[in-house]
Amino acid sequence: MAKPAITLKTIADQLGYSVSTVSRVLNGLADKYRISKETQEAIKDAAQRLDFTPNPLARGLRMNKSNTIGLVIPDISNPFFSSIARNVEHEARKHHYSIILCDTDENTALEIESLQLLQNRKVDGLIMLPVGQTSQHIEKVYQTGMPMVIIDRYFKDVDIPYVASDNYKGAFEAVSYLIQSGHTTIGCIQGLRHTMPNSERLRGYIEAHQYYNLPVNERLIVGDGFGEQNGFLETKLLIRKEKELTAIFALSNLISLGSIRALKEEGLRIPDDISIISFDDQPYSEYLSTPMSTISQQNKEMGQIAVKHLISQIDSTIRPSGEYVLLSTKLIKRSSVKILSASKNIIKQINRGVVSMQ
Amino acid sequence: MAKPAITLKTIADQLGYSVSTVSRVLNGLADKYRISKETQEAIKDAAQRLDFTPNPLARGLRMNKSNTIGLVIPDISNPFFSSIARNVEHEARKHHYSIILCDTDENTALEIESLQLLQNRKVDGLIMLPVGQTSQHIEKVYQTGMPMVIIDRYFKDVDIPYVASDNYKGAFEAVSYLIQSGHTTIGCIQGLRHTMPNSERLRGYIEAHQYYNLPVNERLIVGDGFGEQNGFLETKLLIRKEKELTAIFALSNLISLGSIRALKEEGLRIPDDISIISFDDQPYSEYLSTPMSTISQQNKEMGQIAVKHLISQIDSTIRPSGEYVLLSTKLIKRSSVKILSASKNIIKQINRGVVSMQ
DNA sequence: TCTTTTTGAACAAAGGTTTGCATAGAATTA
DNA sequence: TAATTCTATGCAAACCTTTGTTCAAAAAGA
Repeated sequence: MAKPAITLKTIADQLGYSVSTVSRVLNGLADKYRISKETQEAIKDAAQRLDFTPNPLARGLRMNKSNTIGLVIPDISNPFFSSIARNVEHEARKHHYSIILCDTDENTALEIESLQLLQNRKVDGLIMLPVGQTSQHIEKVYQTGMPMVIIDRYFKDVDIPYVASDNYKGAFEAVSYLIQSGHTTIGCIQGLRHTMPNSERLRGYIEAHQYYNLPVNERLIVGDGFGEQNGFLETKLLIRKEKELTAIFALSNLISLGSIRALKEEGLRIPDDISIISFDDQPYSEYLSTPMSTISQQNKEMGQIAVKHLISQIDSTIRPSGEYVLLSTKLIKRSSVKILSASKNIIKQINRGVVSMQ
Repeated sequence: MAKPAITLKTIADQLGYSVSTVSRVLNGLADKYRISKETQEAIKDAAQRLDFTPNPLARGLRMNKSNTIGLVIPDISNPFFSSIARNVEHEARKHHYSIILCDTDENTALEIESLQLLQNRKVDGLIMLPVGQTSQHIEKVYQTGMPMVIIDRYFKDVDIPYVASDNYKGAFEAVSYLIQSGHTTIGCIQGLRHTMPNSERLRGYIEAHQYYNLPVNERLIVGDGFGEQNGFLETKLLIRKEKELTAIFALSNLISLGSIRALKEEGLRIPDDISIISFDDQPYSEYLSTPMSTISQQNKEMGQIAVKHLISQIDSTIRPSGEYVLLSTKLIKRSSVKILSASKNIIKQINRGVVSMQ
């Protein structure tokens, strides 16, 4: 059933040349080794005819290169991640790399295991979407010389190239929009604390308040996880405890889904009773019970840029330093934010220059 | 920077044994080759101390096995597929296989390319979620002896093991529910025609009509694609042309999203003006403008079963025949289907046995 | 003491590539 | 004609494992 594989030797024997000559022709080194035109033709023909493809295992063994990229992702079933994965795969394929997929289930232990696995498998590089709370295990791998780029949850003070959204600006814009719409008591439901995207979004939240001379109420900043459950729980608690609350800033798409569920259970309407704005735009965002205003990220570009950067890293001998790209976000206004009448005052104040522009 | 890799030779040299002895000990063949206890201990210790892991490329080359499974998927950013992918990855990892991911972009040409690629890469087996319109290229690969299992879009008269939902029953149940709710003019927006899931769902649609002695109106069966755009367009056309229409059966999650958009644009409310029920339950289904009634599939199980089956295929020498599993679906009733008053008649008729039970 | 068996391990080939070096014959130069 | 330079290719090692076979030394048997 299993036919004998077509190898260089098959061609060499059939044509009466040596394996090395065949290899050279097929690798475009014919001229360098001045192999005659006729020989070249004959070999190329035979290769085509026999449908020869080099054995990647043998080649990898010899060249110490597998043409393979490890993609480590916290949860491929989260649409934010899967759309990145999709573009990573397409871009990698363009450059003749294949993707080995590891889903870490938002679990650092599994992430460590995956890193180990991929190193053993001799991938040429790693695209990491880390869980994000600790980075030592990742740094350790990077320091062995493994080319790497991090997407989304990068780390402070860790000099590994990354590409992410400008989470600070995105959050600043979202919260500014809320404030300009007249909201002054805005709940912030965080994702995983001590991850950079979260910290930066939080900073955006805080600085937007300061920019508009609004006090920051610590009690409004809650939660610790990007998942739906966290959004649900924290929303329930918030609306019970904070009677003044008029708006929620959800730091991920899943969190906002949880919020919606909680608000519905409590019989609160969006945006009439509570306004909501969320990070991450999703295909379904506009179809939700109330079409959701969101901060959309360029995840297609993230994947592409990451792959391009990784490959240039693989092909180069010098280690990059301080290389990163921050992609801009976009505020998508739909109907989940209510314009409160009070907003007019604030807008007026801005126009009059009462609220300082820093 | 790149440290010399730890190989069998490293250990052999350090201990003064030969490479073959080291290999045997580390592969548990020590007793078979009666290698002394002390030698075994020494070698195992050294391996541990040096953190040795066998080079998978060399091993793969020698053994003709890569411990790698190719996963071919039409669109990883579609949540239906990505949740399957996730479970495939987890299950494969349990069995020490890694996943090489290929996203075919719902494009048969890319699917052919992917198959080629994965064969070249010497994967040990293939889990296919085919585009589904043609199968020759897949059969050809299967006939080379490549272990394979198909998920979701399997083929009629093609003897490759598959796991899928019982699409017929699911559709039958969905449409029955609509009919029992009093709907008699039900649009059916199809996915990709001539794919099995589509044909089976369509059959369910038709037979449910027959079961309730309702005529099947060909004009109500429209569309050709699992995407959002198809749902949008066909819904627009349907509501213009079919004034009697009271319900839509959408054959995929994306189609239903498109339908929602179209209905909204036309100012029609769900379910007051038009009821809708959709194949594929999604995490966001219950958060939609009108929480959607759906037919949910067991996609977690699909992934697991597929991997288990594939691995048993890899480990066995005999070719499977006629092996497949059909997973049951579940009707999830939310609020996108309106109970029409007329329904009482039908239900009464059923109770009275006027509508035959086949 | 000499032969046979057992023990414990080494040798070498194979799997398919790539690549530095060597070489036989032809062409050129002196 | 002898020495030199090209031309067109082959040889063999290396990458790291696995595995069938061989073999020396020790132990056992006669």
